[in-house]
Amino acid sequence: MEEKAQVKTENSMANSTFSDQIPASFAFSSSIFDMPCEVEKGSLGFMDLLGIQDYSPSLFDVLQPPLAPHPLTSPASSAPPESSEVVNAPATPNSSSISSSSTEAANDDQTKAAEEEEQDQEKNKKQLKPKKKNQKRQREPRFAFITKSEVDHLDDGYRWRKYGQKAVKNSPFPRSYYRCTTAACGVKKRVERSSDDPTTVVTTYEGQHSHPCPVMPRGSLGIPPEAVTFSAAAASSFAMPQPQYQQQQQPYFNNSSLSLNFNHMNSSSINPAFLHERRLRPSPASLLRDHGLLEDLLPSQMFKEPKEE
DNA sequence: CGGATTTGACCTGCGC
DNA sequence: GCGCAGGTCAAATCCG
Repeated sequence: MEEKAQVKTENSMANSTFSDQIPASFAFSSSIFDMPCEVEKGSLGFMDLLGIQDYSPSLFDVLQPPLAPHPLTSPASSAPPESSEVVNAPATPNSSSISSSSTEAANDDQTKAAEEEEQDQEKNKKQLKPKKKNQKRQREPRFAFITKSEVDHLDDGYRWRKYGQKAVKNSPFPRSYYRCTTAACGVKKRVERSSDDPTTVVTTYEGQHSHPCPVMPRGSLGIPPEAVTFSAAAASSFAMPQPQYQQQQQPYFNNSSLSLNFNHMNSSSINPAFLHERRLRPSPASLLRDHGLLEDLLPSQMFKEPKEE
């Protein structure tokens, strides 16, 4: 069983179009899971990532840390010890990474959105009615990232309702399924704790919000408005082609006391690939530290290379 | 009492 | 075709 899963992982990676471009040294440097190499290279903005085609959804289903050696990594370094180092580090960008995925339909999000609506309606109707067999369920673009957190469900500003929980194979931790509570918003997210590194939480967003973020945590918990965290909400906002309101809102992340400031970053250069949720410490000191360690959240290349293609 | 969560059952897709 | 695993539903339950 386990071997099977590993084989599958390897195959997924091997078949992915971008895996070929991933430098071996980078393959698992994130310590979490593979991300499109473009992120690390800084050659593409995040939206560009969404345009990446041929991303096999299955690839992003496999968000587990490298249980199996990456085909591109040297056999000897099947389990880079640096990952644990990274995780234990006070603040490092590598302890968090992000990935985006898109189905083949991600190319035309416009038409897709319409299709999704129809599908949603169909979905509501169907329920106990079996779906037509030849009608393959079309998956929405997904966007996954990993945070280091003690809490599984991160408050990203949107309101979610849990609608399911499943045990995950080869993982002691269950996977939780959430749906945005806003009517007509079909965004879902899955949250699961990494079996490889229980301190990390894998959150996968699916779809895009069709509404503004309902919660304004400004001032909550005494967090200065400028000290906002680039969050899941932000991630999902950036992940998907969003309406204008997304640009008007500051991405924030209200998770207990954690706060990180991304405001001074050029949004066009923001890449949520390095979201990092650190241990929550309500102390202002940690806030300051987080703030000050913003650089740590992003690889130096991110700052040095805002270059566009 | 209303909304959120839990949880077992059911459906679907996929690999063998 | 069968079995497995992921994903979803919805009744029951919990909680503020």
